[in-house]
Amino acid sequence: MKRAIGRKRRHNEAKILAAAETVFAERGFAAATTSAIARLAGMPKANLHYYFRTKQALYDRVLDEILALWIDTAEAIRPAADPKTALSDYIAAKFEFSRRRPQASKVFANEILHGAPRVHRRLRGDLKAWLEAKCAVIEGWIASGRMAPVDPKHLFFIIWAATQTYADFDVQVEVMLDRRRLKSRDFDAASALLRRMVLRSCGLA
Amino acid sequence: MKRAIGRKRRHNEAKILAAAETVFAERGFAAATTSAIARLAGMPKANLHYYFRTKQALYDRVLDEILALWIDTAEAIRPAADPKTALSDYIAAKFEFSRRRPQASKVFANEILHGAPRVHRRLRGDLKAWLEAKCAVIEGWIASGRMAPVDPKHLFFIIWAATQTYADFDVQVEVMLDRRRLKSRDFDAASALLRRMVLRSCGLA
DNA sequence: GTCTATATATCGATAGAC
DNA sequence: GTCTATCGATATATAGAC
Repeated sequence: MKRAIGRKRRHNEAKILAAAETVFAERGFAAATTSAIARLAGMPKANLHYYFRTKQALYDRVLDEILALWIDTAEAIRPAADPKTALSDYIAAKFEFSRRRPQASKVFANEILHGAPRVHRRLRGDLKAWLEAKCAVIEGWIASGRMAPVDPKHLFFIIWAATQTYADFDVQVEVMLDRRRLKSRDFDAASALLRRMVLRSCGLA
Repeated sequence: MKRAIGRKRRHNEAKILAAAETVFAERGFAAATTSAIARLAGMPKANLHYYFRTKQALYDRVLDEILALWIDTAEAIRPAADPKTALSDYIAAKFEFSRRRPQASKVFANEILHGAPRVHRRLRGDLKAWLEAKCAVIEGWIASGRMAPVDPKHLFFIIWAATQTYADFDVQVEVMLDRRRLKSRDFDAASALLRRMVLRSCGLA
């Protein structure tokens, strides 16, 4: 029966993690309560604490899953790729993430906004190494004359900011666009504009 | 003695408001404690509650002051202005705000990130009207052939995101740039890149 | 206006029966 | 594994002396 028990654990952990992402996104870590997360997951608070001993441990798990998704969005940035296609695909992937997982984006934004207390170590470690590898790809394109000289790090910062604002600050965008919820065409318009801004500043359009 | 009393009140309120901006920025509304704000302001917690009856009222006052500053940054966007100069000045003013008042930017970011519970009404009211007036200026420039057609609202969203990320997510930028604190040259580099992106996408460079 | 002490409420976490 | 009841810690807000 070991396997069946493990399956139940995985099932309940998944329900808790999904509920936690929502509540952490809506309220932030401090204001999020384990009882609210448990209620959304459909179980008593004590059960949540049976699967995740502390709120902090639960939060760390949520954050870990989000970071993995975040890294995946930059798959297109490879040395052999065409710069124009790669940058376009990256922008599209980042917007797609904002559209599909706004709550995940908000949890990450809240973490960084308040000083990255939990991801600071990873930020200085593998995430910084990851960014530098991606920047080296762009530097390579520049060195071989395939695109205009641009500071690659600031280019990433601006692409992150522009794409994530449609998830993190969706309320503001929705109000200003007179939408109850952002539509596909809103993401398309934003994506087209950012793409144009990036490509032209890189001498690719 | 009425005037002297009023002066003392204003002095203490200003100290509390400054401390509150810092604490709200670092921890968010929920995690901020009135005792931490009072300690930073150099007075017992009870005194803070004498000047601001509730934490919520104090937060609302902090937010009001920030919104006023935020609106002021777009002064350059006027019908009679030259589009290239106006957009360049606006980008510079927004970066200057991120550089000088990162805590104010963070308080605002946190408010929007969690659904704008306190500024939702103003967002739909005067802030939306303000944005639409600014967008009308840009539409005017486009109609008279002074710049290329661009969706002005998305242009604003991207400029806001790109400039504010250097305040709101400064920790991430600092780590990635190997800085203990962001330097003037970092803001200059970011500003130059965003300016180039905006001007080229608007057919102004 | 200022300060100490405290009432009241809420939340994270656990004990212990089932 | 699940659930009810509860402990202990912490926070907002105020009472009341000075």
